[in-house]
Amino acid sequence: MVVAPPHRRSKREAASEARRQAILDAALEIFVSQGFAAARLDDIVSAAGVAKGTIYLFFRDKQDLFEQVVRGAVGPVFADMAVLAEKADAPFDAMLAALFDTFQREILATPKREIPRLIFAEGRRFPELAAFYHREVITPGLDLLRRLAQRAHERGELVSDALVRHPVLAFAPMLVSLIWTSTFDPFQKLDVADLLATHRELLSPPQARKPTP
Amino acid sequence: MVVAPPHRRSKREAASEARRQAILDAALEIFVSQGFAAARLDDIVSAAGVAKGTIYLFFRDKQDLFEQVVRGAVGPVFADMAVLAEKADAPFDAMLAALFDTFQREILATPKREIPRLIFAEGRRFPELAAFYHREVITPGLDLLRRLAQRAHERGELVSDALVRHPVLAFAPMLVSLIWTSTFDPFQKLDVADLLATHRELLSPPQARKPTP
DNA sequence: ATTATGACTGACTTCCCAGTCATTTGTCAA
DNA sequence: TTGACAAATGACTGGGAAGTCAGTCATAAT
Repeated sequence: MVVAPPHRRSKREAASEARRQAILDAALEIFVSQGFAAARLDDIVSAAGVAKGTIYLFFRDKQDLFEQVVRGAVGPVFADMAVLAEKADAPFDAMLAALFDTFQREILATPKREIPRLIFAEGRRFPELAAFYHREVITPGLDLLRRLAQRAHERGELVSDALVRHPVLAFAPMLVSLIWTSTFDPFQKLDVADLLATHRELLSPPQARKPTP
Repeated sequence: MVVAPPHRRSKREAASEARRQAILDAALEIFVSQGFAAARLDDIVSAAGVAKGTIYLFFRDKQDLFEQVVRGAVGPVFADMAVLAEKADAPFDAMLAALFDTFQREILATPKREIPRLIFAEGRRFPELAAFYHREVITPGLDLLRRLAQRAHERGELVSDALVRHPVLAFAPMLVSLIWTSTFDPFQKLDVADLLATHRELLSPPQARKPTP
C-alpha cells in the first residue's frame, strides 16, 4: 500500500508522513459521509487521532484538505486503466467484461465508490476540482473506451459505430451502479453483476460475436 | 403555471401563498447552487424578497424547507409520465423518443435538472429524502419503463428481454446527461440529443424495428 | 549527557448563521 | 372609520465550527 520509503527517513519524518496519511484517510471517510460543508474538522482530527492544529501543518485550510483527499483517492485509478489498455487485442466483449470486473472489484467494493458522488455533489462549489476530474479521469477514460470501440468496430465486432461516437454509452451502467449503490442501496439492492452482464449483452449480442477459440 | 385558485381567496391568503412560493423558488436556486449546508437562509430571503422570520411562518426549519423544495420540484414529473403511459401502444422506439424528448425539454432545460444531483449529494444526510425520491420517482419510473419494455418484447420489437430485467439500462443515458450537464458542461459540451438518439439506435437497431406505417 | 530544534498540541479567539421574538404593518369585519 | 387581529419584519442571540498560537516534549545534534 505504502510506496517504498525514500533512501533515508528519520523517525520524525516517518511519523510525520503517517500522521498526514491518517488525516487523509479520516478526512475521506468524513467528507464522504457528510459532504464538504457539513464535515467538521474536529471529527476528522479525532478520527485521525491527531490534534486540530496538526491539520494546518500539512494543509492550507479545509478546502485544500478536501482537494488533496480527492486527488489522492483518484490517482491510483490509472494503474487499472493501463492494464486494460494492454489487452487491447482481446475481443471487445471480453475487454468490457474485464473492465466491468475491475470496476466492481477495485472501485464499487471500496470506499472509492463514493468519490464520483462527492465530485458531482461539490463540483459546483469547486470548479477546479470538477475540471481536474474531467481532465484526469473522464477524458482519458472516454478516450480509452473510444479507441477500444473503434478497433472493435473495424474488426466487425460491433454492428454500429454508436460506441465510437458516444463511448460514454458503454460507461453509463457503471455510473448507474455508482449512484445507486451510494444513494438507494438501503431501500433496494441492485444486482450490479447482472446489470453489467446484461448491458454487455445489449452492446454485443451473442449472434454478433466472433466465436471465441 | 398556477393551479386554479380554490373557491374563495382573500387578499391576505393570496399574498401569503405568493410569499411561500417566492421562498420555495429562491430556495431551489440557492440550494441547487450551494448545497444544503452551505446555503444561507439570509441569501434565500433576500432573493425571495421577504424577511428572515417569514420563512418560519411556512417551514419548521431549514431542513423542512429543503425537503419541501425538493418535493415541490419533483411532483410535477408525474404528469409527464402519465402522458407517456397513455401512448403505450405506440412502437417502443417512438415511445422512447417521446420520453427522451420530454426529458430534454421539461427537465434538462430547466432548473429541475439539478434536483437529482441534489438528491445524490445530500441523500446520505437526509435518508428520508432519498427514500422519498426512491419511492416516488425512481420506482414508479422504472416500473413504467419495465411495462413498456415488456410489451415491446412480447410484440417482438426487442430482440432480448434485457430491458425487462433491467429497465434502468434504458434510463442510464439520461442519468449521464444529467450528471454531465450539472458537472462538466463548462469544460466540454455534451450533445445530449445525439447521445439519446444513438442510445435508441443501440436498443432497437433499425433492422429490428417494425416498419412504421 | 546536554542542549537545540521544531513537530505537535489543544484551549482560545473570531466569525458566521440558524432560529427567536418584540415591534411594526396591513387587512378586514363591524 | 376604526379597533382587533394576524402577518410580516429584522435586530438580536446562542451555539457551533474554522482557524491560531504560545507552550510542551520527543528527537536530533553536539
